[in-house]
Amino acid sequence: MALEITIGRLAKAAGVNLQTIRFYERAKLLRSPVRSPSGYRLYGKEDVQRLFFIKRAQALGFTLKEIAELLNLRVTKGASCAEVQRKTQAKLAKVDLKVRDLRTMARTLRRLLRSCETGQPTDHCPMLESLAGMEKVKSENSRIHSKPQRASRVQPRGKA
Amino acid sequence: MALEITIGRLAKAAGVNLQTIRFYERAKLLRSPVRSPSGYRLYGKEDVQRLFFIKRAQALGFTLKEIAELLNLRVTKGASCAEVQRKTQAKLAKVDLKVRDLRTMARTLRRLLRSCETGQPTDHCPMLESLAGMEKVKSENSRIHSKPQRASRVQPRGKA
DNA sequence: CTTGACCCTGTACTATTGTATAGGGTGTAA
DNA sequence: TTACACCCTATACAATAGTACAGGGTCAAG
Repeated sequence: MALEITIGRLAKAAGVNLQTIRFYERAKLLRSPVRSPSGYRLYGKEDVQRLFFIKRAQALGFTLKEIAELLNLRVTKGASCAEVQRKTQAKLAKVDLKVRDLRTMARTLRRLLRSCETGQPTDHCPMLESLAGMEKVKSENSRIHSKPQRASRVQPRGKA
Repeated sequence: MALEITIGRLAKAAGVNLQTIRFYERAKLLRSPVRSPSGYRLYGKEDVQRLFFIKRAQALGFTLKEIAELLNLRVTKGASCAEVQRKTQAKLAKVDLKVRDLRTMARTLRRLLRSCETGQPTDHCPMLESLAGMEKVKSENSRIHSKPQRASRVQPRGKA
């Protein structure tokens, strides 16, 4: 029932390097698979799924460590439920933030496409406004604005 | 009008290491800033925006190279418009894909939260189904299913 | 005119995430 | 039984993305 494919097949199926699979095993991202009598690793289809998940999660900006955390989220009957809930909520918050940022980015790209069609030259960099102008940024900006003397004073001295 | 802050201030404003800024300059992610008479780098607020953009884009899984491409997307009156359009569309497709994947992930996390509330133990790993079960995966999976003989043959031999 | 906070260049070190290679065993088919 | 594709471990190498450190200037304050 386990379907039992060897490492080479798994690598090909998931489109990753064979060494990468062994690397993930050492990194605890993949479980240590059962072995054939001669010591060959034997994988099931859950391992294929895991590999695909890892690849896509990486493309979404998660580190291997975060991915391991995601994969370990589960309710093990009773006990740690509150803990799992807390972790899950934290992950969800990050995911939602990423979605918001990406949607902002997508909007900017679509606007750029339109200004391309209408032939309007974009003098400034379109992406800059995209993710840069948020509360956090603004507050930092105003902090800079508040004491520019330090920087300005650099010039008046005139040595060159 | 350029606001002119020094590298230390920029680093603090954007929450990055000072060395990172010089690294980004070498990597062409930040322009070479104007210099004070004594050779100090002087930045404007666009640089703060750029740094913020870089940080967020990184969190979304873009490499520095991709981020440079994103930042260079713009319509320079006339000429390369078709080129820009093509690149922009390609980026947009990637962004949209990421959004879809993240939404799937979010849905899975919310389902996990619910099963946490109802106290239903999740025996299997919930995230696995999340991004793993897509067309691409399915086709790969069926390819594995189609010739399992090779893998099965490993066992019958029985040496141990 | 010295002190302390800041800046410069250049080079070296680090962490993360893989890849490659050496040296050797396994398994089936000609 | 030899060839060939595949597997094993261990170790070394590499790319990306920083970080740190050495050795030395700049500048406002005391």
